[in-house]
Amino acid sequence: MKQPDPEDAAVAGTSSLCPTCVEWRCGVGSLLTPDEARQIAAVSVRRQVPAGTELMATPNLRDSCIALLRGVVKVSRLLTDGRQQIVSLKSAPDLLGAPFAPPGEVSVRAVTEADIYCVPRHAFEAVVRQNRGLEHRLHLRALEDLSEAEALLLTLGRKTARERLATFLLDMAGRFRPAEIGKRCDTLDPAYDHDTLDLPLTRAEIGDFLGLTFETVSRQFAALRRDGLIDFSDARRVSVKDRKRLRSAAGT
Amino acid sequence: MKQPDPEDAAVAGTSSLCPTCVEWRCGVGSLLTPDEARQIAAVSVRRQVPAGTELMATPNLRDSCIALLRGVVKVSRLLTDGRQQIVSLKSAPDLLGAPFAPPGEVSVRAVTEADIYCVPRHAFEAVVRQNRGLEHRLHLRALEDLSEAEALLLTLGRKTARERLATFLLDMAGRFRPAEIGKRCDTLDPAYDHDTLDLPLTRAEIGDFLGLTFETVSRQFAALRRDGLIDFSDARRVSVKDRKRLRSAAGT
DNA sequence: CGGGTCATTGATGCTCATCAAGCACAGTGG
DNA sequence: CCACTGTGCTTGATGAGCATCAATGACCCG
Repeated sequence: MKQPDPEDAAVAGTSSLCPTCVEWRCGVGSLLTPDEARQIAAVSVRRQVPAGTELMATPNLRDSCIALLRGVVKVSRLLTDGRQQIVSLKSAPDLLGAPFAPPGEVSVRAVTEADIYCVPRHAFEAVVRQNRGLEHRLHLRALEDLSEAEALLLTLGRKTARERLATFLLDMAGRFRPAEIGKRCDTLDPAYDHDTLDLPLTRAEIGDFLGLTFETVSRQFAALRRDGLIDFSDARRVSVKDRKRLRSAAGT
Repeated sequence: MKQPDPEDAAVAGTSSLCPTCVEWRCGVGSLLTPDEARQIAAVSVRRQVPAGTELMATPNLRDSCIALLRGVVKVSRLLTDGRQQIVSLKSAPDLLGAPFAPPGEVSVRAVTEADIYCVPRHAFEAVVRQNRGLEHRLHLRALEDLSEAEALLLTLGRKTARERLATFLLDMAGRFRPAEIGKRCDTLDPAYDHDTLDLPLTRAEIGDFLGLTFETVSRQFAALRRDGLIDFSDARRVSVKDRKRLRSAAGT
């Protein structure tokens, strides 16, 4: 399944990755055993893509799953007039597009530069059939995704703009601590400030995630800052100043 | 696993069910083979519950899955101040609460009178482990639920009230044709009017599903009626008068 | 008949979208 | 080196869309 591919050349350029973590990365977290990870890697093509790349662009890719090794990716649904709703934010190490799932009418776009494995869907499915227990783990992962989607439904359906932003910040905290974007080797380093995060998204993308306009996102951030719940060192780096009040601002 | 239960007495009261369909009903659609359905039934307790019953009320039930044999059930997430978002509407025959899923912080409430099987989670999981292929079908079902949730995310995040109502009506059409609420034996009867449906939900519940107030639901229904897209014979019975314009009103 | 739930409709106001202007910054090419 | 341009962010002014509050009618049931 592993075809020689010009994209493979890009692998050389990714040697800045922590070498001791490569296998773990290939493992997409705890989803795969090392052996399963090797089997997946054997049928995959590795690529490095710049920020903004649409990953479901070609029919070839539409029939693949994507293992995200580094970077952040947004999964969106679109209306014909251009309105867009981000339905899921994925960060390494995670899997995009479940095997057995019909491709679905979504857009999948890299938010940051990203390293990915493209896994042909039918090859992935063959690996799943050959490894007892893997489908169970995929099933659990799908149920977690469903639960996350339901939490976002509550946010979009019933929360105010301020509550949405507070919810979003609490959600992002812990996922995007500074200098961790695209680097996960340091997860166990206790020196990190758990209350500071680097937002990988623009204001417009945050709006697309929360069902708001980018102006409203900007204004509500300013309001939360005025109220002393958070602070910004620059537009993308937020510090949670008062987690208790931020939680209460999120409406539980 | 089958305990003698006072609720079993209620079974006698459900003999109005089409007898030829009982097994199919137990099968929760195409999810279960007849044999699997029998195994599930053997470890379950059947109950009939009135409209409005909270199904996750007791710890006992919280640790069960529910096979919905007849009726409509809403799955909601709640905010502490009482705001509510319906994240999923289930109608017979369907399954509520996946095996292996952590119980989750949801409310599950019967919208209509309903017949259910309560399946202890661990017993269900044992059946899954003993039937190759069943987990695969549950996995596919979870992925479908996820896709539905994403579609609702787009609706809540990016559509206007009018678009939400149009989307909702198109979604309900085909699910709730008249006289089919709680009766599924007649699915193949071609005499039914595919453009008329009986809404199982109150205006307030539709609002909780679409992230609107009941007044807005009522007003938008009135507007769609004025515009000739739909008509009401009574508050719950809708006819789609112009499916093409309704689709365009739904924003695709 | 009285009280309950459900639905409709009107009046009013708040929240957030829209439109618009200006600033900071990075990249590009003269 | 410095306009020139594009992108991202902030802030202000205005208005639309929907929530809120309130009154009323239909229906059902004890």
